[in-house]
Amino acid sequence: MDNSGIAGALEEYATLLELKGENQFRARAYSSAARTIRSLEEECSSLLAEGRFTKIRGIGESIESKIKELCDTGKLKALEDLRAAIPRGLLELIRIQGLGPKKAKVLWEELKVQSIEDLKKACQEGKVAVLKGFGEKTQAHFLEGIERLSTTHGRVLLAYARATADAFVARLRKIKAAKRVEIAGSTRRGKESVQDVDVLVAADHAEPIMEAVRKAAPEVIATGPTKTSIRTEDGLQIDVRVVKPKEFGAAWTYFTGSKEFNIAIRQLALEKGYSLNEYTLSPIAGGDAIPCPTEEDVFRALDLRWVPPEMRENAGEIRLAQEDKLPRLVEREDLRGVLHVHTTESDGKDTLEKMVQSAIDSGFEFVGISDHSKAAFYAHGLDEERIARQAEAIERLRSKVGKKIRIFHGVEADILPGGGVDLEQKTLESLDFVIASIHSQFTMEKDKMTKRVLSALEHPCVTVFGHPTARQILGREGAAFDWEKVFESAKKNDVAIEINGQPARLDADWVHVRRARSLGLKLMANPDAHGVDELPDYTENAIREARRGWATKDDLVNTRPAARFAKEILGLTS
DNA sequence: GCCGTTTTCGGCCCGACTGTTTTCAGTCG
Repeated sequence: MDNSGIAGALEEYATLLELKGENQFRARAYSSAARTIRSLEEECSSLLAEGRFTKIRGIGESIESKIKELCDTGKLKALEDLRAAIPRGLLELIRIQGLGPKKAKVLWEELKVQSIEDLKKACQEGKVAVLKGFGEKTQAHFLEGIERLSTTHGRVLLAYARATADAFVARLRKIKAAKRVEIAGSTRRGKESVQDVDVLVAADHAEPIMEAVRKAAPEVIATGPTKTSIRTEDGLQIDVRVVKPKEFGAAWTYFTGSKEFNIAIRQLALEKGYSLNEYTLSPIAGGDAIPCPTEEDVFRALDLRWVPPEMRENAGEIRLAQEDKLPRLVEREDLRGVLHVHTTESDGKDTLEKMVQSAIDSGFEFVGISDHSKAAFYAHGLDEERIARQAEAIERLRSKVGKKIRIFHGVEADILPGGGVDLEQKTLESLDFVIASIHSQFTMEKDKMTKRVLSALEHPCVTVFGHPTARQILGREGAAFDWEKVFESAKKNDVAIEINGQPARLDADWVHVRRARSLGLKLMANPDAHGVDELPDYTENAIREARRGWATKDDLVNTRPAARFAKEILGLTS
């Protein structure tokens, strides 16, 4: 069983323990172990084999043996016992906002509620409101929560949340009383999908801010003196908090999270004799609190370098911050060009000329055109003949744009189900680069899929492994293959791993970016843009995911100047 | 269940808000 499967099992185990009413700290231990596993760069099986698990914080004897059982057998007896004792539907139930494990347990015991359907019926019949500890409002909120869950599944893609959040923040900044307005939470950390947006405001008086937020919102979920939660017209929840300007740094750190990061730095603060909360850093021994108007103030007081939000997962970054060894994460400005760009020749919305102009406008020194290949018939993929014609068009455009940008001609070739790529060798050789991607038969069995990918990576013409898993965030699972073998082959065959910037792809994801960079593989951030409107934004998305994977400028090959990129990465002589 | 150079037992981050309560439990982040 792979890491994500193991993490999933431990997470479920933790939730079931909570639903059972077990010691919450015991449940938390499993949940935190699950998170640790999820962010591991290496597979559990190899850590187990080498006896390196004991060194990992938060995983002791008991959890290690459960991980071992999962690795060896793919099952967990303790989990199966719990599953048998607790209805599966209760796990669904606690996805409803305002309904946690305690209430779920009561609903189950008192009303025999075992599913969202059961709860809906019980609410409609008024049976929930009369329960001890429940009431009319709770019942109504449950019904609303059920409705929302069925429409949005509770999460949205980061890119979508960011767009809404940016617009909201821009409006708040116009309020005079607001000294500073910033996005916090998982949106700031760049998590791939988010549940809600956190916005933090620095102001001496909170009321005018709260009033303005309430007034402009189509729906107010909760509101108090310093915190208001609203829902926008498109269903996204935004939590707004107001703090004093001198508290802003502590608050921004706190509300950016992650939860695990917060717990860790609070612990660190305690060790240094401070108590850290969302407002201040105060000496435990008494005395005046340290004012923290900026995040740097907080980190400095804890003898830490400032940690970029994308890294705040308590996955080793705190130690690096203590030792002043944080990587300098890649920035958008470091990119000299991108490769993965489509045009109207296949399924793009804009012409070759427009896409190239967009790349020029983005300040790039080079751009690679890569339309789909013929196997992608749904996308009007190009066959050998059309690629030859496209080559002529690109040649004409080259002489037109001159030195403004260097245009590379490539293709996004399908990795066929049986392995290999779907164009003739001669055509592939004529191109400047080849991105090989999976676009069909995503659910192939792991061994077969590994073979399929390896055969593509071994193809002498392949330059980049495009959106490796072909996952769709909040949609479909990605292809399952043996990452270690794929990385090994990519290294041997000098193939770059793409970090694809489409909002629902972000593929390879940050976990595998971290692993790839620690193995010294070549990485490439690409927009996979199908229109001029997508090129800048999707490039940013790819960079953000790269940063979440701790990638530096040197880790991404498309930070090299055009001439060096052409020579070193594409193997072009002129 | 995990952790510990003050601890092998007794802690485990902590505050805002809601809805239900007669002072607080549950949920959330």
